[in-house]
Amino acid sequence: MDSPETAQVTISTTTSAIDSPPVQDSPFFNYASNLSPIKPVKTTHVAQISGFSSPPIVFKSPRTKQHSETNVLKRSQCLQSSFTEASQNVDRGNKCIVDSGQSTTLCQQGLIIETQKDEVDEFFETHPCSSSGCINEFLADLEDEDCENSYSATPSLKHSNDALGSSQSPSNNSKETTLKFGDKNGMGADAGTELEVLLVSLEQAKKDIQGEPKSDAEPIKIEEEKNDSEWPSNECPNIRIGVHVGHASKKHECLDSLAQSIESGCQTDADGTSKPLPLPSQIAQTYKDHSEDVGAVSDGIVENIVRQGYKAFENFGVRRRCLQYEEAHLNTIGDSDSSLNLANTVDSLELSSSATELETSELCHVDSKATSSEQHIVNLPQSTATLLHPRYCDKLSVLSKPLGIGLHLNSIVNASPMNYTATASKKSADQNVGPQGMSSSMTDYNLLENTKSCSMSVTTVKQVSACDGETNVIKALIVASSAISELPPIVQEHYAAPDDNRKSNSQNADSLEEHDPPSPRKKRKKTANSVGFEGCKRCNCRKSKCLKLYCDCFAAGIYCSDSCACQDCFNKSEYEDTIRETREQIESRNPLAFAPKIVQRIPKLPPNNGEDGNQSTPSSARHKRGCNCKKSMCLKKYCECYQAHVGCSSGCRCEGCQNIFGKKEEYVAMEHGVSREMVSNRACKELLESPSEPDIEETNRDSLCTELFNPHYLTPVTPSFRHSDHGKHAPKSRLLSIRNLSSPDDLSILPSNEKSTKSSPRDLEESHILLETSELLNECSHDWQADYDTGAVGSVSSRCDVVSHMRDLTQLSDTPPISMISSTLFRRKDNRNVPQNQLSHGIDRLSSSGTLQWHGSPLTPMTKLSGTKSHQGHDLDSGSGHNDILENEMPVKISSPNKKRVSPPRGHSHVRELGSGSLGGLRSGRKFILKSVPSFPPLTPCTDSKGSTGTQTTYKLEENSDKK
DNA sequence: GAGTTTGAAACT
DNA sequence: CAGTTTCAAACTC
Repeated sequence: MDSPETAQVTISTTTSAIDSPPVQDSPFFNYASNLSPIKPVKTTHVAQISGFSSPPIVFKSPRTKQHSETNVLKRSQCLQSSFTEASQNVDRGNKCIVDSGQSTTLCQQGLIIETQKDEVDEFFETHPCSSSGCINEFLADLEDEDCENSYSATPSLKHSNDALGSSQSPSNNSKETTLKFGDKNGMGADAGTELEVLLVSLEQAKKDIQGEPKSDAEPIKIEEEKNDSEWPSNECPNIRIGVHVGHASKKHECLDSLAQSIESGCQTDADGTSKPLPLPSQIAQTYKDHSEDVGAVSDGIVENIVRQGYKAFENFGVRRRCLQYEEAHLNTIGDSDSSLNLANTVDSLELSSSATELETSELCHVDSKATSSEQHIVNLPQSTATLLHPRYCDKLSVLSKPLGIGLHLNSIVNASPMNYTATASKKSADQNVGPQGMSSSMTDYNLLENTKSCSMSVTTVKQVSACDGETNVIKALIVASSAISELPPIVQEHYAAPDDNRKSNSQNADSLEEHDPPSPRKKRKKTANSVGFEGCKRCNCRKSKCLKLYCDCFAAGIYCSDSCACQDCFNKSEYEDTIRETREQIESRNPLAFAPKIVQRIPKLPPNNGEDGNQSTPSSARHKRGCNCKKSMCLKKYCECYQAHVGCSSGCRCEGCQNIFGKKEEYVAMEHGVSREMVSNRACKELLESPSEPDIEETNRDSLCTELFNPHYLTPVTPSFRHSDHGKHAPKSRLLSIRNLSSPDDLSILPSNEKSTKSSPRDLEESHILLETSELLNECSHDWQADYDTGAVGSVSSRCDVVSHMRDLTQLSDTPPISMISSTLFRRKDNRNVPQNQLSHGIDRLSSSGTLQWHGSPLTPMTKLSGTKSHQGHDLDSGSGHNDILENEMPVKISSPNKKRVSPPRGHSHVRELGSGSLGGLRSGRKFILKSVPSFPPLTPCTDSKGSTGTQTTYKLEENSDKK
């Protein structure tokens, strides 16, 4: 904190370390690369992902039950050490003293969670691929250095420290009520906040304990007992998952550690380093509750502390795990120096695991081995994290995002809407696993799911915390855990198969299958029962040999697992060649055959639509090609849209659509309406003046113009929109953007004449608007993150509401605006000292100066704007922000003007020309080509790591050198 | 659990 | 590109 220089140095070191080893060097990526004919694309992705490579690693194969058990102890120790360290640091660092009242305020404001995300982001940015050394340093700092140094050691920590510092002064002055969590960069100091809260509790505990020294030792035991009895007593047995972080097995140690920490804190306090601090309301309450006896008092306090501490340090632990996992990944990448670091990393990783993870590990597994090397796995309690903390959600989302652009329907969880959230999260965990990379298709959905579930959970937490502080937070956690609890047994099945040795496992699985082939029916039934939760598809193919798109597994780009009931299955690792050939063949017919089927679109329906479907599903998501239902009325799973929990769209050819997630008619109507609304300032005027749009005049002009500044309405800024709007009024190309280009379908939709860019003066004005918007984004990037995580449109600041909306568009839907903004703004504002990555950070949260980006996994089909170099201040490989955004924003807008089914170009070449008119970047007259780049990404057997298989197509958007 | 329905995928 | 067939999941009984 006091040594920013140090932090910077660390950062740079980290960055370099990260950058130096190309991700593709990772065994995992090597594997993928070897398989993939199109290395360049992957390479780029990988490189960009490097900073954030973790996702695949973090989320281990769901079907693999990692060595979580062995990690329990270590994890506890880790937590313990973390807590102790933190406590010590706090104690030693005078500056670490935090005003409890402040933290309370924060809690009340619900800022903690929000800020935490930022901090996480920052953390990832700064430690995207934290080198082992860096991590070690980080860890070492915590242990060996005093608060000050340790915090300064790493940016994130530094931020935390800053936060603390900022809070500190207020505490002393009692003037400031709000911490400066999000610094100008929109980076929060959630860690600081978290820590702060903890510290507050500690301080409080110190005081209390000081006053009643005799309770020093006892409280802990009481706490233990209490925990033992208390948690289980909870109606929701699953609370353990969410709340029992670190409690499960090594509770004692942790508690002891906490006790020690508290003790030390008391001592420190005794030294007079700390000031008398007001009791946090919650603690006070606890105190009240237990005021009857001294021991009880301490107990309550300690309990609070412990809980908070666990929570906070669990977060830390998670963060560490993430870092470690990243580190591991780096190591995997082949850093020659990794040996030592590796050991540390492994230790750290192991330490990172926790009893909680044991319980939750099933939800998220990161199979490092499967990933590539002998690395240990990082078991990130994803689900828990996701549900419990925005940062995790954030992270998870981020992590998952890189993996894919869209959702392949086949990867969709067949969950009932009721269970959607839980399922989603679960599934996410499942799917995100696979260091081999799971099918790209799955990822997007995962992202959505993660985001969604996270959002819900986070929102809940937010609300709760805002209302009542700790207790409520705990409740929120409980809620979250409850959601987790709904996780199906099926998942556990998946985890049953360790992924330690992917190959062998797969073989074993195969052997098992061969020797004891479960009856298809049986399995099928099992599948059916677990449909809602299984993270991976389980097929029941009998004739297709699982080598056709009929096979969900194959279509999803994953190996069939032993849980499949398929017969004569060739979708196994040992048939990689066959699979690859088949995939290639299929892709030759339809380059997008393996492309995600579900893509993000601009939320067409009002937030208050009230449709459950919209609530439980990515409202903006749509089936890329649309369904073709004739009899099911889109009310059954026969309908792919319904199955994907998305509404039908204009691209659907369904008859009598009654899709609860959105009827086609509604979509069309809304689309049309929205498109009109979405107009740039100029466009608005023109539209208003346009005789062809008489009805617009009827609409409220003022509002219309006002809406111009709503990010949502920035979208129409695109020429294509204008064209379309002035055109047939058809929903066609409502929002074509760079992003939209990701789908060849979109491209195909656009008439060539529309594709042609009409770069008009308007663009400049539009760009202006975008610039302004971007400024908002810069300022509100922090809020964006929160919004994104929570999925809530509303944000803390009204100003950011706009941003949040925009963000909505950007992240969860077609993000043409962002893309445009990115491309446009960055070019313009770079000179204005507007850190591009900053904006991207705001937009993409993780997009940073090349370390953290949401990059489509090389394993997944994705759109890549490799041709937009000029758009970025950095080269593509550096993975600078907006490019990433473009890449990762899979939303593929597919709207067929004639409502004719938009199907992938049949027999078309992989190259599609994109009209510049629809591209933000095309304003410059560039043309882009969407290339289907067949690759052979490691497919992730969702459960048993049978290895990667099949090829996947990467959709690479390249600038066409031939400009018209 | 068997049979039917459904719609996507594959084929012609 | 439309029509048909194949296929496997979803669904029903």
